[in-house]
Amino acid sequence: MHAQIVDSPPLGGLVEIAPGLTLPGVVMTFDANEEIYAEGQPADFVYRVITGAVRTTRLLSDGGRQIGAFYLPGDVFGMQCGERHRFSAEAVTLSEVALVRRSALERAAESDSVTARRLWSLTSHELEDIQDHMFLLGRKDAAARVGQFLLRLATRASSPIVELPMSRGDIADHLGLTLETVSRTMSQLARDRAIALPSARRVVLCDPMALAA
Amino acid sequence: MHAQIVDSPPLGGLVEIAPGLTLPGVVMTFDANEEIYAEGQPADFVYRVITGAVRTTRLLSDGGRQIGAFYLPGDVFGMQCGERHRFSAEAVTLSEVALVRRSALERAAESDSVTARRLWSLTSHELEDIQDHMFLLGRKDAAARVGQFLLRLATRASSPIVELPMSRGDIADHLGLTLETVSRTMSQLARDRAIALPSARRVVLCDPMALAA
DNA sequence: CGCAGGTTTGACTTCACTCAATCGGCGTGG
DNA sequence: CCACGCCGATTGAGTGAAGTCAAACCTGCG
Repeated sequence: MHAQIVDSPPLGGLVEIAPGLTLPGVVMTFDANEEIYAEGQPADFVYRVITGAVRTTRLLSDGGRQIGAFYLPGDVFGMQCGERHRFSAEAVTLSEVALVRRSALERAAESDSVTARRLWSLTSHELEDIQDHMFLLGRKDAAARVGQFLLRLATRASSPIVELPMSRGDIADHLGLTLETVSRTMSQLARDRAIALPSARRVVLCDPMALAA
Repeated sequence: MHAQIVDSPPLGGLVEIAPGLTLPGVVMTFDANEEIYAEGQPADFVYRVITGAVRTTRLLSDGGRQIGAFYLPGDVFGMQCGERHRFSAEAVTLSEVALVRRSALERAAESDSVTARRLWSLTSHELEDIQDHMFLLGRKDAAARVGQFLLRLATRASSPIVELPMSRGDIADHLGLTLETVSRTMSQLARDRAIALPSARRVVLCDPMALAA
């Protein structure tokens, strides 16, 4: 267990847990692949990525793994409605994460309808993201899935050059493919000049239109 | 356009739009396959199924169709966060649907934190349902998808005998399969004695364990 | 220098898709 | 009452995209 509280001892600091919402909390760092919380654990905290990247995962009956989402700096995660986490969360790379107590958040929402609205909106946007992702999984072929994934990252970074924090296996488990298929598809996209691959973890989007499919 | 307002003229009645939340609204009936609202339209109302069944759909670039979810009596749908609907909604069978104005709902939420919490909870549960569905689409094979779908319907009906309101094509567009594959898979499950098919639209779950996969 | 990790590529298999024919229930009309 | 037609469902044959198994390849690091 290498997680470190870097901000201040026990629970003395203030963190901006959502845009415009600052509450008492703490910042911790997690090593790559370190668990932040486990599926089934009580959901006592809500989290926000400061630096690095986080994935939420669920293990499948057949031994496989599904990655629900990747969270990048600024993203909020772990805000379940129920009492317990429905996924595990792990740091993809060395990451700083802000935590605030769920109870503090709920108290803030009860006393202020604007805050309540903002929290609802966070959940609602996450719902929309997942709906989009669902379509990807339901209907598209490997090239379209990988293409859309890269486009989304580039949009997020506001740059056609994307540094991938996650492995091929992570991408595969997110897109419902195998790591070999992800690798093959990216090689093919590079051959088609839709992207360039200066290195395995660095992607340049040359022809974004070709990726939209 | 065959939609009928059955409850009372323009907007004079009261409907229970969510468990324990009654607001001014109206009940309408829709014929099978009739559109309730279209993707892109302003989301001025929130809906609740009284009788029948509703599907939310989105058309894909390649001409295909994805069904986001089916809604059964008691379910709330159309509660987007944004100003516009992100899906179309259609009646699967002849259905009665209650409507209330979004603005009325939002006013209720602003003035009462318990109501706000309840609405957030609705969105949050829909998120959880979709997350489960995402896993299905991401990893499982045809038998597991169809099996889980039938299990969910049976759980919902609290009965091992399920009357399917939707066609094989609808199921296929929901599970990310083709209608032929859905049909073949159900035939195979029947051959394996996991289910019985007294008729195409009626399914009896003989061995629920075998469906869990 | 060699090892370890992730990545790429190759050969083969398999599952689901496509195209196409047939079946079956149900309502309509003779 | 039966024949017909329609629409959804089923079944079959052949194809193709992605999965599986396995080997080779970087690249950073001890």
